Amino acid sequence: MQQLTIGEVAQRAGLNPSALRYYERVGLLPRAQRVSGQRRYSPDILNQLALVRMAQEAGFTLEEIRILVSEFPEDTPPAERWQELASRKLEEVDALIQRMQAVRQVLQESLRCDCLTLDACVERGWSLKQKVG
Amino acid sequence: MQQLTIGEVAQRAGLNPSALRYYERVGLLPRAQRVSGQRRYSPDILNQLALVRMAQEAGFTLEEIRILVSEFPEDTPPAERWQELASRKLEEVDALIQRMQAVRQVLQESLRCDCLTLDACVERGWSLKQKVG
DNA sequence: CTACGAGTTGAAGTGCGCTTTAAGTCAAGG
DNA sequence: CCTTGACTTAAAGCGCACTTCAACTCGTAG
Repeated sequence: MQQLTIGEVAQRAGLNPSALRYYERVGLLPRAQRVSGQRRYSPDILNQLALVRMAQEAGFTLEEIRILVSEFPEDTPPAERWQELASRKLEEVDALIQRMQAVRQVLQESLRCDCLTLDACVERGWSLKQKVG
Repeated sequence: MQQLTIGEVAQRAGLNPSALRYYERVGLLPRAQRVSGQRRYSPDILNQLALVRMAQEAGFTLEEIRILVSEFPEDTPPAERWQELASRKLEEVDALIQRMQAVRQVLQESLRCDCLTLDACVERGWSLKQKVG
């Protein structure tokens, strides 16, 4: 078999069929081919979905992912548009990683000293160094 | 001046007053002292809020933050409860950082080779290595 | 005394990412 | 035929993190 039904895709991707329909509705996935009204997917969809999930887990919204994976086609310049989007995203990801590492430090610090309150850690120099506004 | 009004706190923290009221409602912040009905905050609140924001930016829900910063007081053992919560969170943060770094790699790779589609990168070995279900 | 600005409350509204529901279609099997 | 099970749609619902709204209360300044 070459073409998968929505149920098969959903199961293999660990999603509900409703999520796949939703992705199609919002334009994250292109409109799937229909066979007597029912969606049929090529197995490639699983790669797409793995990527979507990974981006999602990294904090991208579906809209951002949509732009990243599908808003570049014959728009204007092909590679350039992609380059711009991807490198902008790269910066965002780096910033996020930095932020997470700061959090990691706070947590670790809160374990090392046995501060009972996070406030205590905060007061030991951990709050306003990270920007507040 | 020692005590801040909700508006002052909100402005300094870069939040809306409504967010502060909301935080109080859901128990993320303790009930603030009132002066003829109006909330008055000690400047310490700014540290609390900086911490909340940092945790939030790292992907914690308000409920998780609430537990982290306020559910340990005279519960049962003080330091122990904290230790458990914090070290569990530490693991989650580490996992998230890992995931983000994977995304970072995908993005970077997509810039290096000039693959026009993320699918191309995915097909070059980047999809199913990350778990799919 | 009145008007103003900043605060108060409870309740409803918003956007995201889905899920659930209701009502219907379709192909295959008994 | 008729049922079964997986699918279809549009529309409503849900949890989170707030925001907005309506109706109200304060303290202060003119």
